[in-house]
Amino acid sequence: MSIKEVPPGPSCHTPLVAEPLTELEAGALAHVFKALADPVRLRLVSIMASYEGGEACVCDLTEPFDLTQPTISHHLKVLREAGLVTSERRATSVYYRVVPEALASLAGLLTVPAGRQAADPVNPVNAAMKVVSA
Amino acid sequence: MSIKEVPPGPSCHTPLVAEPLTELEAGALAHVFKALADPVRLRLVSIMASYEGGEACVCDLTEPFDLTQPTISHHLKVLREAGLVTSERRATSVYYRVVPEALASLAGLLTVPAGRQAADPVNPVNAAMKVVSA
DNA sequence: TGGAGCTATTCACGTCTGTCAATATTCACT
DNA sequence: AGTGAATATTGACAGACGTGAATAGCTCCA
Repeated sequence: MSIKEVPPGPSCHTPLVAEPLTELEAGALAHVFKALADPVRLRLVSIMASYEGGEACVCDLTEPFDLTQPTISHHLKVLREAGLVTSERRATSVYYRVVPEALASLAGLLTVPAGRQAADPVNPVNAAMKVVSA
Repeated sequence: MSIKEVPPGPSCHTPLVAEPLTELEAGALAHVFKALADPVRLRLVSIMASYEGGEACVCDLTEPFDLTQPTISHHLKVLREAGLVTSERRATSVYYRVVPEALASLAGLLTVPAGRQAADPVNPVNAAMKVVSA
């Protein structure tokens, strides 16, 4: 689903919590969040981001998992089509790296406007864990 | 899946892109992202957040959709169990509101450490749209 | 207590998704 | 050209997910 035909939209500078999303916007955003909504893909992103140089080849990304190479390749494709990572072929290997702008966009979207902002979101991972256990 | 038994973890102050996630952390985070990975639920969050007082009752949340009330109730349950929204019964109506800390946690998680940060993530929604169309 | 309005739960069903096995594709090196 | 290594694609299948119909639960009011 390429969303190229989506109009500019009335939501300029409008985070998720400030104005209702249109159906088109919601669909596009859901597509991106869906790419992150999988344990394997989340780990793939974190692994390639924490690799030296911020990139890792498919063999590096396959090794940490008890999954077949085609399965990892499938997950990488999902991340790539969501615009969250890019790939570059170098010799026989293909190297993947995250797209910081994509993550920053999502982060900005989730950021609550001043006044409703919560205090001290110091530890994102553990905070999210608490969220889950609530 | 209650993740109460998840240990503190080695990931203190560690955003997604700085250190590989453990399987447990990835599973917990995926659970939260999965709650956001649906157009209807994204719109529900944005609608209740943009309502006056930052809260909306189920009837307000059902009206904008061509979906049945049980379906909306199901989506609200998913958001609630993910810790993204809270509900409060007041008379016969139940009012939902977003949990800013939860969104802030996810935003912090997606924020790339200084140095890799992209410039000018000004328009989160449109930027995310571009991401999708890439 | 009974009824009406609002919300949640259960059950059933079609679709989507994650996974693997098998195979195809791309590239480097003889 | 041909071979081997690395990655991508295809096809198939079980399980998860979104949805609606029917029903249950809760709260107020008469």
